[in-house]
Amino acid sequence: MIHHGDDIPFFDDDEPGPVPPRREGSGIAARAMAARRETSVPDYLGGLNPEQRDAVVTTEGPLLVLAGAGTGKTRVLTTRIAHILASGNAYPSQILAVTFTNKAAREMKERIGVLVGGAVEGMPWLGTFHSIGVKLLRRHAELAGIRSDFTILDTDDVIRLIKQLIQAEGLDDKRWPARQFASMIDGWKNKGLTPKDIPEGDARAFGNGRGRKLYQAYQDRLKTLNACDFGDLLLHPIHIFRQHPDVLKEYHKRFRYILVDEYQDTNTAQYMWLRLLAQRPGHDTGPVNICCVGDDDQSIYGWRGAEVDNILRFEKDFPGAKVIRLERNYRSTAHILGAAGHLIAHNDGRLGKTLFTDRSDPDDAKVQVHAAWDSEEEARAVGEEIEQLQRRGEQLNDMAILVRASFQMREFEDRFVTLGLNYRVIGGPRFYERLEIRDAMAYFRMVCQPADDLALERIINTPKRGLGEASIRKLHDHARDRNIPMLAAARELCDTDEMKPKARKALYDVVTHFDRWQGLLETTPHTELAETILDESGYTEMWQNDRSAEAPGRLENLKELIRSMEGFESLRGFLEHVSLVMDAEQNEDLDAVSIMTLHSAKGLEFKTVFLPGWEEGLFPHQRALDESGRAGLEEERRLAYVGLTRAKRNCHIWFVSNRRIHGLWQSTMPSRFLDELPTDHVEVGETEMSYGGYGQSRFDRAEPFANSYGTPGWKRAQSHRSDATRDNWGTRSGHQVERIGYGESGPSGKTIEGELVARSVETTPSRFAPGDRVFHMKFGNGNIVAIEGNKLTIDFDKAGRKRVLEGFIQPV
DNA sequence: TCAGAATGATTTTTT
DNA sequence: ATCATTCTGA
Repeated sequence: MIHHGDDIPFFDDDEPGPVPPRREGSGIAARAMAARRETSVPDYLGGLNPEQRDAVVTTEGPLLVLAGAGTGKTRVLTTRIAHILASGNAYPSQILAVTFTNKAAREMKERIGVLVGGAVEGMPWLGTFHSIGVKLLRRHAELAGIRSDFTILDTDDVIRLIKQLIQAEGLDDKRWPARQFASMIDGWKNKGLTPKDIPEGDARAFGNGRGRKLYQAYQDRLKTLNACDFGDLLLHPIHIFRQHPDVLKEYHKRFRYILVDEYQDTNTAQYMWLRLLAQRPGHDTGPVNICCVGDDDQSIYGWRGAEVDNILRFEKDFPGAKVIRLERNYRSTAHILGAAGHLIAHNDGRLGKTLFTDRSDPDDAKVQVHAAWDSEEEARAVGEEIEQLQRRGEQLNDMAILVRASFQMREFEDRFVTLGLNYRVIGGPRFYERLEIRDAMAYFRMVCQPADDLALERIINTPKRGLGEASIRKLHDHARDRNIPMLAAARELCDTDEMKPKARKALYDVVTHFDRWQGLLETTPHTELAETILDESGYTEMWQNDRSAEAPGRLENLKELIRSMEGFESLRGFLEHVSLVMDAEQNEDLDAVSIMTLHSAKGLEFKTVFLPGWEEGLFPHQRALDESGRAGLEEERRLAYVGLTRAKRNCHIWFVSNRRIHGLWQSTMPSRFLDELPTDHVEVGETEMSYGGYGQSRFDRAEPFANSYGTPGWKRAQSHRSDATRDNWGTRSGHQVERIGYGESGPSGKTIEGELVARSVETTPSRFAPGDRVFHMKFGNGNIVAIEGNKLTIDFDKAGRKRVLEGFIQPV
């Protein structure tokens, strides 16, 4: 969370800006340029196939690169940047390159560094949407009504804040959980909606119809706290760009090239942000050199606001856009690609890519499907297979188990512990999200930013100081009355008789401590200061006295926290880093099997991949089907596709007949995705037929891909290829989120009438309307209050207000 | 203020 | 079944 004390000059980081640098004088990418002079083709282009090369050298104009799994996407992106630099068309600071994760940004930086030799330092605009958003916002904070040293709140802070607001509204915070409202706000912000933009139905659905008011109150509170949540890091810049065309124009001049990774994962807000920067109606700021790279078949984040439509609409947004498909796969065997390709062909509405490989080795194994009685046997069998591979000399690092849901991990962990097999779990609770780390961070935040009330509330009574609810309430009230931060209020209250002597003393101690630490901020090295804070506050001692099993680990984590601060300039710098980069690196040295969810496996590859739990209800997940119907099923199928295409050599799929879910044993059906695999590339394991009568007959008999050419999806994809943008995606009815009219077309006719189609928001008229009298099997009769998509809010006569799915409701 | 009891929710995850 | 959060009574 936090800050930046330094003043920020507008364009601090380089030379002139808009003027294209001279080729010879740029001093960038010297090595690449040297290579360029020696041979006619720069050597960084050497190892690329024709499509990849095309994607690299087509630097001018809009370009969409549809890059299938394992087709060298990152390589294209990094080489493209190297090429732009080497050809002298832009300074590093004139390239905007956005990724979704810090990991991707880091990787890109490294790889460009290898190609170009160190000039990456000068790429200030390579980063995640959020880190670039912060950078923009620090420069123009005042245009968003905050100061440039604003605090960035994490989800934990946000939930506590919202809870306070809900209570302040006099609402029951049990009936209206803050967590739920936080995710609603998140959803709105993903769509770029401010309080006044949200649909009436949404506004009604929360807090007895006070959703809009609460959202507004939340935004107001953020402003008072001089704080932003993650969504604001995108929304504020969008509003600044809209309201201050002069500011926007500066960036138009600045960013000569825009590159976007994982374009299929962009949400509506990110899309609006990009489009503002990329579309330049009637400016003298040059062409729209935007290059988006993505794969519609790997879009698996629809549930958190990603809009595949963004990728489907690219050619419409940027007329004259070139589309390049990367379909040559360098990762997997033909069997794996055959299985994955046949599976994904069951989806509609694809842009149509078919991965192929030249590799043809008769020894390549088919994709194996295995059956097991229950999840325990599944874990045991996978463990055995792994041990066998290990005996054959395979590295554990080359193997991964990819599960649909994290509860599946435990059984594998248990088994591997018994076997003494090294494993590592990727994902899961992250370092900076741990309780003790957050507490420590709250202390640090208070020292750097004394007005951070949320931080103070977190630790004012941790360790216990006898400052309970009543004291905090008093502090709150006083702070509110005087319109000052809580710490300042505390300072004042120490001098009055309002508090009991004991609380007053405790409060006095807290205030004195913070004053002292703030005094040390400039003079003491930050790691030392951090230690001092944790010691003097009694926080370390609190855990030392704790007899519970976790305590030693927590102390260890605190030490690790201090150690990780060493790499930073100051406490402030460290806090800023942590607020945006929540991950801590893993131990790479150990040879271990990776266990992770399919979602976190995207972008990775392993020689051998195990895919357990292919059962109806788990995969595809029942909830995805219930909540998003066909779209949900297709997303699950893409997830299966991602899973399969992670494998380089071997892929083992498992399903069981019995699985324990929420403590109850349930008998399960094999996943429909198994039916969608082609016989030619799949083999049923030895346990075949022994359980549940599962045999080859279940697979698609057809030749690989053969019947997919006849499917609606394929036909649609074909028609889309030629007649790029018309009916398929363009005119789909959806609610309009915004309309940016660059009415009069620019010189090149680049008019975009820019309606945003949010397809994933179901706009099919519901068969119900608010006020309708309905019946629910479990809750009985009630009246509809609000409708959002297929979810209805209903006041039941007996059961009270509930949110239920339309499918479970009948008209009375 | 705290420990033990009751309650409820339990896909996926980034920033 | 299990976990986390919240409530209740001492």
